[in-house]
Amino acid sequence: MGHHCCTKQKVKRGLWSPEEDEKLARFITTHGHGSWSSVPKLAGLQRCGKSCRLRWINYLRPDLKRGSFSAQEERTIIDVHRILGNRWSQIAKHLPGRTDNEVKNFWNSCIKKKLLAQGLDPNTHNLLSTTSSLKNNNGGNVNSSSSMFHMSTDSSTSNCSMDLKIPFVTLPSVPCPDQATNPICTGLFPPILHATSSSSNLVSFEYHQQNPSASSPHGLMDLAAAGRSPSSFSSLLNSFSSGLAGNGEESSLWDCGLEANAVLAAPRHEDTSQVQMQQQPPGLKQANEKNGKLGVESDNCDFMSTDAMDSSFDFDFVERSSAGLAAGGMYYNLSPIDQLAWNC
DNA sequence: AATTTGTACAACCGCAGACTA
DNA sequence: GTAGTCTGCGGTTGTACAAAT
Repeated sequence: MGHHCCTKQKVKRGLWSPEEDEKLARFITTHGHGSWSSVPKLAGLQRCGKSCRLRWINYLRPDLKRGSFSAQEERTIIDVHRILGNRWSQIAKHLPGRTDNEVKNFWNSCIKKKLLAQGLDPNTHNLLSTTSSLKNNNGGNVNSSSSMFHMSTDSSTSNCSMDLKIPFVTLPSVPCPDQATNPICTGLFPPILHATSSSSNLVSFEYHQQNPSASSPHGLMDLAAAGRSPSSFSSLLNSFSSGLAGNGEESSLWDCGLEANAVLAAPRHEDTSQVQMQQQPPGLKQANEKNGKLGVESDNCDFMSTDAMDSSFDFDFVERSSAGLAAGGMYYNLSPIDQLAWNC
């Protein structure tokens, strides 16, 4: 059974021959496609209109880019997919010369495997072990037994508190591309964030290259926590993971240790959040200096609306009411993360 | 050298929404 | 309002080629 557009005629299926390509390309170039259902007849092809349309869009269009995807294109796909999910046509709009089919194939054959190798869920972009859903429990309390975080909201004081159940995290090891010039960055580069303290709106991490209990920190990192939800905090750390691991062959998974809880309390409705780095490894410092602060959308403790975003690409197409965005989604300029990945 | 397995990519299928008579 | 048609999308399958056995 064929398409309704081609039931009236005998149609050929399967791969296109060079002759067919030439006929179709010549016809579209000179006449335009008009109604696709009439194209095969007018162009002298025994194909259905749907097949002609697909062949033109995915293969014959003159503005198509050929060749493999660049690292930048790959990052764009991952970043946009994080927001939109499998909306290939929307993702492809951010990659001039690429088709939705091409992006979809690249995702399924390549990116998906990379993310899985890094211990990340290709659908949610979160850690496979921490992907349980975070639900608003009406009162604003959010619990996730497998999450790194437990968050609760005090409606009388409008304060959030967040327990950090897993105070240090080992990010995937990545080979350092800059060993010759960076003595601090030799061999594999397995960054470990170790939560050490917290204040009213800041949680501090030490930045280790080895087991935190057996090594001195290479640097300190403070994450502004004001107004942040567990999901956005978790996403921030995940983004470190995906960014840092993006260039690595090593597929080590996150290694989480359990220690006493660190607790932080934060007021609601803070506008901005940022990462402050001190004594960073060279790559981190360079990334920070080059890109300025890492802007992170602030979302409210009650997981309701999302507002302003700091973005490196056009979000006009984003449907903010979609489920993916409502569930504590986080949007930010990922380029600093990229820098972390490529310039360690 | 022959066969099997894996991978990348091209093409198809079914569905949903828009449009039109 | 409704049925028929067209278009576009995302999931799935098919095919060619490479790598492994």
